[in-house]
Amino acid sequence: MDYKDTLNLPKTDFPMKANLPSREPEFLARWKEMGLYEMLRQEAKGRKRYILHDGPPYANGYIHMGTALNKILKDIIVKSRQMAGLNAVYVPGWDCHGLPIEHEVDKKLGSKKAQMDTLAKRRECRAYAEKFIDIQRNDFIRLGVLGDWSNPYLTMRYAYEAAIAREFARFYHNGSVYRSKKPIYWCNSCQTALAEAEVEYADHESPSIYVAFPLVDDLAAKYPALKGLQVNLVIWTTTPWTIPANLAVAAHPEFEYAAYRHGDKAYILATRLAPLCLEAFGFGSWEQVALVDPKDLEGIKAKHPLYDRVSVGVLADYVTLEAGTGLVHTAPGHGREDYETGLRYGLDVYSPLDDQGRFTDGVEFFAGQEVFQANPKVVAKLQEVGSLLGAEKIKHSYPHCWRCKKPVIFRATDQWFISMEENGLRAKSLDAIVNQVRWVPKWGRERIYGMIENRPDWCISRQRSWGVPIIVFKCRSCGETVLTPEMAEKVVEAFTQDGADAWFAKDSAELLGELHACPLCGGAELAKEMDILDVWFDSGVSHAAVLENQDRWPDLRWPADMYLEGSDQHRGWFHSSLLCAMGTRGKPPYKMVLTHGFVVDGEGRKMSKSLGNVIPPQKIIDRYGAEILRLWVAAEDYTDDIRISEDILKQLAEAYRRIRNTMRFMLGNLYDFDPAKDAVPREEMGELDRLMLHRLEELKGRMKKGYEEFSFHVVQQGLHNFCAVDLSGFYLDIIKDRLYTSAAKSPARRAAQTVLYRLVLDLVRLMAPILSFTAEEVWDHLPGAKAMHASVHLAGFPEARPEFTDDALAERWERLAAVRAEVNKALDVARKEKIVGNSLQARLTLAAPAELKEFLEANAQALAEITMVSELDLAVGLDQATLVSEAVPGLKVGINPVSHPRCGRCWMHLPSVGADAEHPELCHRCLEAVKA
RNA sequence: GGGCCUAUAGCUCAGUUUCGGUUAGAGCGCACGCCUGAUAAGCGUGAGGUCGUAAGUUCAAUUCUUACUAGGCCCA
Repeated sequence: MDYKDTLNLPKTDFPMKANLPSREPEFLARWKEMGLYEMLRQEAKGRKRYILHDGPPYANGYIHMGTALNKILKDIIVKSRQMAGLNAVYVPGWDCHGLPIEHEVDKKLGSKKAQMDTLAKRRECRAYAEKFIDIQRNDFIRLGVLGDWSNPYLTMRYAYEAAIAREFARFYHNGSVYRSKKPIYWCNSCQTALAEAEVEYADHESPSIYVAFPLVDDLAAKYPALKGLQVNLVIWTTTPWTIPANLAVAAHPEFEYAAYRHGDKAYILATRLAPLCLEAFGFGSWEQVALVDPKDLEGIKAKHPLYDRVSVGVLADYVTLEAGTGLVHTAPGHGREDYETGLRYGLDVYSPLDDQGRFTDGVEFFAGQEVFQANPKVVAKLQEVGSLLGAEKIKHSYPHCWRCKKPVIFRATDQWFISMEENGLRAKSLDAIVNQVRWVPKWGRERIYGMIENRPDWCISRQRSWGVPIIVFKCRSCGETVLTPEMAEKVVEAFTQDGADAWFAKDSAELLGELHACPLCGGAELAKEMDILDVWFDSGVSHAAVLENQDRWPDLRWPADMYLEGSDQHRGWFHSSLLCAMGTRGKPPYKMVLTHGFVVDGEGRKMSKSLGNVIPPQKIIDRYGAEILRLWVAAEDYTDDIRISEDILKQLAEAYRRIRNTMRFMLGNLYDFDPAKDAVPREEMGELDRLMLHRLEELKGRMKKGYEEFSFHVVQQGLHNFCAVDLSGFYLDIIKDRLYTSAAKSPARRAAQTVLYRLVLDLVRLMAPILSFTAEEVWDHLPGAKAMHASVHLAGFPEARPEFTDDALAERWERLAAVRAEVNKALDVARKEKIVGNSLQARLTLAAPAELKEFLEANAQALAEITMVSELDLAVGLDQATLVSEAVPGLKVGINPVSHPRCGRCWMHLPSVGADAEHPELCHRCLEAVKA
């Protein structure tokens, strides 16, 4: 007779195969339809809020692994905080203005761009951003990220644009904003400023000249060898036209310099480069007369070779010995580094050029000439005055305009700045970094501290179209820049109404109405400033535009609990947000900053097109499902760089299957279990069941702590380990006998089911923030679950049940587990020797010294249960031990075939088989079960 | 070139809260075997590490210091 039908075998609709790529969208549709995010807000009303403020991705292009990682990490945090009992709000956002979009739109428009006005172009940019917001939003939702997707924040929304203008006005009115010159890339032919991204490098032939700057100050006092010689500093440059703007000569503070005599003159250069240079100057012979300490050059006065003015000696550590003389021609109006040096030494940012790149009237010899044309003339003039030591041509990589392909120049123009010192912005920010913000990992503090400590004033103006204008006016009568608080409010109102487009659509009179008059001189003609704000200012004020906008997002508040972005944002959003908040509110916008590393390939190399190691998230979703991506995020230690590779994904898919199958098995054994009616109280359970309740408590604690500390890999590993080791490899394997063969309603089976139920109920909630789809699927199949909450995400984390822990029991079972491990080894030996196949075919004999023997006897039943043998003998001695244990001293294990017949139902070999005439194949246990 | 950071088995991570001490752990994968009542599942056993390299401090270093190498982010 076949007794299989009399067993309680697992039954479930929960499929073994997850089919994630096709099933995930079904859950997404369900969540959307039921309004899960809104339900969560409703559910959490009145709870303590947790605000993770989203850093806005740029609305340009498609998402990549980095953005996916960032969003999933945020989602895990938001979901786990919500389930931990907080009201975890998540309002996603996008950064919409800025050059990259304008650049793309320009490219798309091509020649049409010329006849488009600013407003038309801004419309194009807006449409472009909208398109990518939609694309990215769908991608983010597909990842399982839950948030206020129907009401995100966009930096180009009118209210946001108004907020940007308002925040600028705050800076302006507290005196932090000033106007000054700064060198930027400039295209003479397009007559426009260029951003870094608009510059292309190409080969270019430049003159290469050596120029002598005769010293005015006398060095002979310190260096007697120079007495009577006319001493010169020698520089090298490839842009002769910048010589008229020269204001200084820079030396490296640590290089070695010397003076070399040639005739009645001496030339100072770096000793390493001197022989080469002197040779090139055509000096037949020379003599090193003195080593010169570069520190003596600082502040020394030389005469400009062409003009009657001083060029001063300065020190700068960017000076190199790769080429030139070791002394660097410095024109603060024409070079980034020169500018920085000029700032340090208080030099003028001198840039005597007009918009077409022609020298202005004040420039003797060259006025009106375009700089590239002027090059040879400058060289000739230097030659004429005897300052030219050498001239040749050089081919090198040089920046060119992306549009007209002509070489560009560095030219100082008027720019708007926010001062780091005027209102103590730097000092306040540094203090906040140290005292008011928690940085995780903690080195984030050093990193941003160093950046804020050393950064120059913030250049906030851009000469572009797609952004929010700097809302100041210039009076045509008195020439002053004006903006009263009332005027600012008027403009902000206009922006709220029509967006920043208002600035471009209306003239100043329309914008200001009755306020249209210079508050200083009463002049009636005010001109709008046409520069726009740096996009970092846009996103930097999100704390004000979003967190303080409780009309639109009533659940938000200021400041945020957390900002979470990649570690590059120490210079980016963390940085700009801090400055924006400190400068206007005096407090940081976040309590905590969490950073993650970058996604790299299996070898730890960054992903790049040229390396060909880029894995798009979509590919992983299509192949494995977003769930595997989420598991990946949870499994990796994100504080460092995060690796991804085919191997890693396979491993995670494997881990996923293990977790899923474990849940499936448990669900399968709960098909006839009603927790309300069938649950068995702990006091009536056996030790093994109570042990599992104890271990579940331990795991719960560990997992909850992992979430609490944002250590998700601890959570993931804990869960996986528990499923694989404690459940699959131990408890579930052992209780199969009880579940399958006991009478369906027997207390023993119900006890096991009660434990299974508790396990699933707790585990499913603990895994929900990470395995959001699978947890929901499990929830669907868990008896009674849906009656409690429509979605697992509406449930909370399981409460701790301290009454379920039993340390004494756990400790005793540690010892039993050690014995079990030894039995398993012995069984394996016996299997290899073909003595037994599975453990049910074994008769287990354990021999041990007195104390251990006593322990074994006291726990004989448990031992038989967990070793899953048909027969257990506890002997004093054992002649032929299969295994002599090392791990458990004194223990000897014997494995022999059992002699009893095999029960046709439970497959155990027991003496009672055959006792009943009606069921001759059954043992006494099964007989009882069948008759029940 | 500068600042910050990382480097433990094939892979993902632990390594005893802040300062060194017995045979460095886990899971996965792999190999071998078992089961066929979780079955495109399940179970068991086993083999894998000179703790990036080199020096130093110390009675003793994966754990402290320095240099180097490789890699990452941000600058120049």
